[in-house]
Amino acid sequence: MIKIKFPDNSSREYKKGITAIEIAKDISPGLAKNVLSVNFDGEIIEASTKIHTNGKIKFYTWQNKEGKMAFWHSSAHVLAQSILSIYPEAKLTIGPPIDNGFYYDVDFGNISFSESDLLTLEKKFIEFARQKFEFKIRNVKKEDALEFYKKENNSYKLELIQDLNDGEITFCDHSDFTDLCKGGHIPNTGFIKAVKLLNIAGAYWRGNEKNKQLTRVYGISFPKQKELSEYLQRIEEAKKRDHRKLGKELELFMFSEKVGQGLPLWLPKGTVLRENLETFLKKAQNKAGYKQVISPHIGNKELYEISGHYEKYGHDSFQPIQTPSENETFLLKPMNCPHHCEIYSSRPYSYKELPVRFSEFGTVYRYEQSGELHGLTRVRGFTQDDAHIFCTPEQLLDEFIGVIDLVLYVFESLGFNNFEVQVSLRDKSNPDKYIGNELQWDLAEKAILDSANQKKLNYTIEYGEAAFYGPKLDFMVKDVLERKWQLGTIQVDYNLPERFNLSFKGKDNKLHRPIMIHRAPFGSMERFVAILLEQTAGDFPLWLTPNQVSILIVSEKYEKYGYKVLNFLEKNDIRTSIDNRNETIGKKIREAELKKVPYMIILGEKERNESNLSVRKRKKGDLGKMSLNDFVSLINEELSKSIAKFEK
RNA sequence: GCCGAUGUAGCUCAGCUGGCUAGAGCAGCUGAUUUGUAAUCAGCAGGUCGUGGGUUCGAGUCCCUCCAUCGGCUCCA
Repeated sequence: MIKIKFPDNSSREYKKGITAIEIAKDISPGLAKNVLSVNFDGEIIEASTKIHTNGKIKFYTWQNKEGKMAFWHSSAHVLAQSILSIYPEAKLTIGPPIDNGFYYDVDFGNISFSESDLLTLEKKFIEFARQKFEFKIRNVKKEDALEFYKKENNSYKLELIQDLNDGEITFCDHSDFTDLCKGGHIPNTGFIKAVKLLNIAGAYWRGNEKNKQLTRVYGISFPKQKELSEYLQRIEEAKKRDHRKLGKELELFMFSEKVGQGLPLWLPKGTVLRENLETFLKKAQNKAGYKQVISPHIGNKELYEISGHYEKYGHDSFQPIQTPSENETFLLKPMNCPHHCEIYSSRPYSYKELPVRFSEFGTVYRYEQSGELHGLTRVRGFTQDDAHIFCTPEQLLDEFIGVIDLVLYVFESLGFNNFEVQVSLRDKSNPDKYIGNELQWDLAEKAILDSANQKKLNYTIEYGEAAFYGPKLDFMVKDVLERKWQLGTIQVDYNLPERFNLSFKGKDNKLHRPIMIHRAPFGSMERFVAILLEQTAGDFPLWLTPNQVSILIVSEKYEKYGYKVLNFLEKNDIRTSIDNRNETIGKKIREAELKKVPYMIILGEKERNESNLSVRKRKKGDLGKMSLNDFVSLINEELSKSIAKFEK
């Protein structure tokens, strides 16, 4: 007999060799029907795995992430089976589960596979799934595994197996389909009741651009048809909040083919929004001891040769600008740091003056790959809310923490709760990617980790994601379709001070090297506005929104009074517009609601006679009549509430 | 940059297997109406069908080039 412990610490005894699913059945037939994956003593096992020792067991269902992973992992097997049954010549490579579904990378050889072929594949998939094939895992000797895929003529799997050790290779069979696989399946294919093959894309073998490009087939599956339709509906809803769609609808920004790809044009309303954000941050930065500076949009090529950026990115950037003079070359500014270094070195500094903090809303230009451009989140010309802090080694930790505080303050003020913190360190096995010496990197990485720990940030570490001059701490936020974007960033840099020979006079009357912190709480104005748009669906807080109040006149007869009110509100710094079209009041209200205007003022005969106004709040409805002064107070009260929240 | 898809009026879209003067709704303009808390009515105007080439008696529709956009991959100072 063996003793099996459960998560609630109770335990039961079973015969040796009992399978996981039999144990589930013993607990309740209902559970057994829903078990998708099993964890035994910390390892994922199959439901059909026989258990011979004492241990702790945990069952996963659709409610757990682990259950979903097993479900989608298994779905990838069925997808692979479907692909081979229709395209026997196709070569399978890898097919993992992802956050939302699964994919399989396939080499279709000379066959051109397109999205229109997905439907046939989907039918085949369901046909297979319905047959309730059991997943069975088995150990395979390395030589047998190699032999199997040699016969299949599949060099990808051979490459994968070569990297594995004999004894740890397992195959998974279901029906007549076999795949190299380390396990973790649902009991049988019948659990998959609904599937949608979403799209296809090119993906490089092993993620390397130099390798062959494979066809990646994306899909998602569910245990119930209803869940699939709900998922698809959620995606449709999310797409309505896409910043590119809202930006157009709310007239915030645009692109023009004539101006150029990835070069956003800010419309009047978008500009108000952006300037409000800038003012907000400028205020916070003034309080935090930053000094605003301004630098030009171009810089001498030499500047970027000194910084090292030219060597690293020169070839993939907008190409140098020539002047009428010979041997004079400028570059469009791709970053502000070298300029700020020059500002710093314009005069000597005493240790008593440090830290020095230079901030700038600096517009930079980077030639991003055409396929990478994406609305406002990835553009070729953008404005960073940049700043560079020059400090002593002793000040580094406090300064870094100060920046974390500023970023958290900005995020909190704007209601960003769902962010992830990512610490990006160097990949030590790839030292050619970085400049600077080992000791400095160690110090910089330690400073970041210490600050993050001290602020009790819940962070993940990504090795190899550091900038070429230093490690960084990034604040990542997801867009409507769950794509991750980096917003706020803080970076420690020992290199640029070295390269620009920056110094300060220490207590010992000797020159010392300052340390530099690069930081941008928003990241860039463009990307921040994009994510803000998607998070709020364009429903901006009153202090931010471009159009705070819209005056709607009941008929043209009240136009004169309407303009009187408009002037009064504008004099009180309330951003107001007037709808004086010859339309019904119902229509004007509808449109103001759709344009997300927070307050509507309705003016008709009664209001004109009584010299007051009727107020309607977006989404809430009629607030009744009030005097002009009361309305101004109402607005100001709401505005000061948000300001009080910032200052808390 | 790579793989795949898409591109028709200011916006959202229709236009079957190539066949007369390319359609609709919204927005716009004109007129009627002078309106009370989410769409008043009528009329008018608006398109070299992304660009350039080709096939054809005939191309929005088929083929090629380029451009842009979308979904991924790679990249992201």
